[in-house]
Amino acid sequence: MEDVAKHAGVSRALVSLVMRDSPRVSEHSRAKVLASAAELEYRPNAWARNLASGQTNTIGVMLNDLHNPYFAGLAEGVATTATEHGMEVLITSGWQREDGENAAIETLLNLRADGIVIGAARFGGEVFSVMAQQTPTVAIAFFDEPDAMDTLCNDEAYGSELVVEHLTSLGHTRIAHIDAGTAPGAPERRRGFTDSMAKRGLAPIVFEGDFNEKAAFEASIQIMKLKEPPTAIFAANDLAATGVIAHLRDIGVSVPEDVSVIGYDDTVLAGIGAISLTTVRQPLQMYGERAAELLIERINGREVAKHELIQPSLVVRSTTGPVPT
Amino acid sequence: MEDVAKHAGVSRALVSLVMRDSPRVSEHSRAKVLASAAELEYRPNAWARNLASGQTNTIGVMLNDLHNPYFAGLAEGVATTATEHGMEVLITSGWQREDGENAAIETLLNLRADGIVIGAARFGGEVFSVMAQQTPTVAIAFFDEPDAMDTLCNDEAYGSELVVEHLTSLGHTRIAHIDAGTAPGAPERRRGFTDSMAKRGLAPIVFEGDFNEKAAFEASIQIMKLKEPPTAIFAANDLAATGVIAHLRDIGVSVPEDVSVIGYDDTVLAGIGAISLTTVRQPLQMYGERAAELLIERINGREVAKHELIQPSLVVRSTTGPVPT
DNA sequence: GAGTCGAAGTAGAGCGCTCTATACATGTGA
DNA sequence: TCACATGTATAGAGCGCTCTACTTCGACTC
Repeated sequence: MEDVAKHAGVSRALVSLVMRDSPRVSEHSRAKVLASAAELEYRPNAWARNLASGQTNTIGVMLNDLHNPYFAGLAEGVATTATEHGMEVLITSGWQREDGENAAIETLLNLRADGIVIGAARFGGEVFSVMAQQTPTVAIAFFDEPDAMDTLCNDEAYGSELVVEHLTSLGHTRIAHIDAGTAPGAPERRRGFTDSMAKRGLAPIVFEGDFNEKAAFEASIQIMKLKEPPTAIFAANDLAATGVIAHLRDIGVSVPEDVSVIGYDDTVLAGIGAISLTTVRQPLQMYGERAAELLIERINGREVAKHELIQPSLVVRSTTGPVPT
Repeated sequence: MEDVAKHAGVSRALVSLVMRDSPRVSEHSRAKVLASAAELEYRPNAWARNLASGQTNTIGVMLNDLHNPYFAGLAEGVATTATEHGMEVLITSGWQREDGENAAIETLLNLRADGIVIGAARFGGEVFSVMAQQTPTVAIAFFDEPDAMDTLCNDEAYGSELVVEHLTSLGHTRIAHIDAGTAPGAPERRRGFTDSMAKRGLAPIVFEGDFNEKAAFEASIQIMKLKEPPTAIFAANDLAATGVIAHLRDIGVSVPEDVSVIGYDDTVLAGIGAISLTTVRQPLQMYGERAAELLIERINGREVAKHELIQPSLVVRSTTGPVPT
């Protein structure tokens, strides 16, 4: 910076102002400084800048697992809004391990990011409360409602209602749900399902599974062994739905002629022509955008935590159809 | 830090040493300092630390598109090796847009990351050379061999050979390849295919496509309209393969009984039971690990660029079978 | 012509650390 | 007993910026 200042024949302070796009600089000096900076290949040092200014202009995003396409949309949403507000986004991942998740948060905390978005953390724990105290934080798909941080959740009751509504309108009455135990969102999704069924006087069938293919495959085996197997299966998520489909194909049951299958999340997977899964769409991008907005509100001084529910929508593709006669 | 020092009754310098795990501290003082730090919830400020030390202990990873599962393994590999060496990993994404990619690199550069990994950048351009001059850089799937940076590429010739070898051993002779134009790696993959075919005295059939479902679907339409359609289709990647499968299903051609289909990359997609795609596996995790190693070599002073080829392997699943009689 | 004002630029302290040089015990061998 | 290691701890100068307070100067008012 010193060099640029000398080269342009001005003070360091002026260079600083130019680099920050301050309006308090004459066009003439601005041009001079910019030219010198370009010539010397000067690039402001983010560390020094943040240290001096006490803020980092950065939103940290901690994703539990980069492999899960669920998270990509989320991060992209954060990036969109952050960019609009002139902030940068830095991503870390927990790689599905607890120590990884802690380390990732630790990194973000040491970085003194202005705000942190936590994408569906699997582990939570102590670090969380520490974090939220030190830095504005919004957690996604975190169904507790801690005072310390904002949360953004899928409206599971509504999502399940959409599923049941769709299936019953097709004439289905025997509907099974493969859940995901205690994974984030799963209990709420299950409750939504049983409630929606009960509301219509139908008996909910629930089997235990997980947010993956294998568990759903196993559950599907159990389900199809029932004396009166259901005519529709509502899987925990899209990946689980593919497990169900794989099993049904193996035993020669056709989808959707014999059994309808429905997923959740509308990940890339569901959209693939070779699968073409009916599913419930979570507007992930919007999650990310909203998370960034909440964060910015917080950075600007909001004190009290907000907890918002986001409404999913149904995407009908080719794995659901009318109940067989 | 000042506070911790006072609280523990030592100097700031000693606190600094303790926080950096220096061996030059007595057990007694270490314990005292650590206790004070914990009590005051002290957490070293990464910005100040990096500014003062002139290094960041951070590897930056720029991924062109977080949505592509291809990249997740890559980042994970980098993270694994980085962690072993006590370094942190920060990820940015270009979101498939050129300005996004530039901004992401800019961020990493301003951050003064000790090294940068570029995952299959779509755009390249000037920023690249600037970057490699300022910071150790390794580019993945970047088939130019610039002096300034290390590169790590898939051995496309070998991968294509694996495909042709597998298909011909099943008796196929009419094999079509749907390529991905000039996208990174695509020209090499295409050349590998035509070479391997030519070596066996077979005529390569090549149709233009892209690394996505839609383009492959279209190409598949053209291919199946041929007077003598091929008995096997080698798609540009897994996603493209699903496009082909979707089309074949639409026109009532069964896979692999009538036509064999083979993908590339072995992404999650390929492994899904409902698809179960034969494909060529790129050891993405290993790519990431190797990239981090190269970077660390560079950080430790290696001057001359290395360009390495990594060998893929064949994963046989259920979309390839013997040629129909 | 004195006073005021705003725009443009500058000086210099300070952000929270690290790192070099140095101080100070204590132990060791001649 | 002294010189010299050895192991610990400290002082204080930066690292490359930002930010507050201040200066300068020309334009404008009355």
